[in-house]
Amino acid sequence: MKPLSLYKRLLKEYGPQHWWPAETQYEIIVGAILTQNTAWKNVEKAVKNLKERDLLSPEAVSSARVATLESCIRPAGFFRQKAERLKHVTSHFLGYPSLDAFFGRPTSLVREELLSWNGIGPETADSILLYAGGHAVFVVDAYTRRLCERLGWPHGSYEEVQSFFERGLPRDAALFNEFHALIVEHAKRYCRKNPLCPCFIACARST
DNA sequence: AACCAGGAGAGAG
DNA sequence: CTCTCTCATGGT
Repeated sequence: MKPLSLYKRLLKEYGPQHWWPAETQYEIIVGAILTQNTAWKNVEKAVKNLKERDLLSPEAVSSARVATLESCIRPAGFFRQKAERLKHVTSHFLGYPSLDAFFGRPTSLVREELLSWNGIGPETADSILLYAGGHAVFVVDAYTRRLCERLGWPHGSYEEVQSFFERGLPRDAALFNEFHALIVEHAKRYCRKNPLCPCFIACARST
């Protein structure tokens, strides 16, 4: 069983996921921070609150009071940290002429810069790179690790898992986009309550 | 009523 | 470097 085979199996099982569920680049960035260790359902409520107050642009978030941001994103949990992180990250983005200018540089350079910002770790950086910036990086999350363990694949450090997938797949942002979304969809349906999902069994058997 | 959710950072050893 | 703790709300 190899990464590409798993991808094909998941795509056939669930179909295209159309990620990231957001209307703008900046909304993706906001969502990536809000979803840290938080159920997406709660993020949707927070984003809805921000949208109702017209707080989904860098300028609006930058000029909004922290207390206002906090009250909007409370449903997403860790609201004090996340309000601070939104402010901090947004201020960095505002140092560039545009988001396209920010992302329009070599992947490794943009990634290192994102990682240097407080509140952005490996997964959030890669989510932003892939889903907001269109860079071909493979996003590793808790679901990905759990799947790797069950398949007997490398499941150590973030970089180890990431390079395993990136070495076993064509360097294609659209594929990485779909693959990560499929892993999340798969995990939501089966991997917590229902560990013996049909897809996993099929994947494990077909080696 | 514990446990988990599309993590990250700070501190200890 | 690798643990461990904290941050916090909402659903099962």
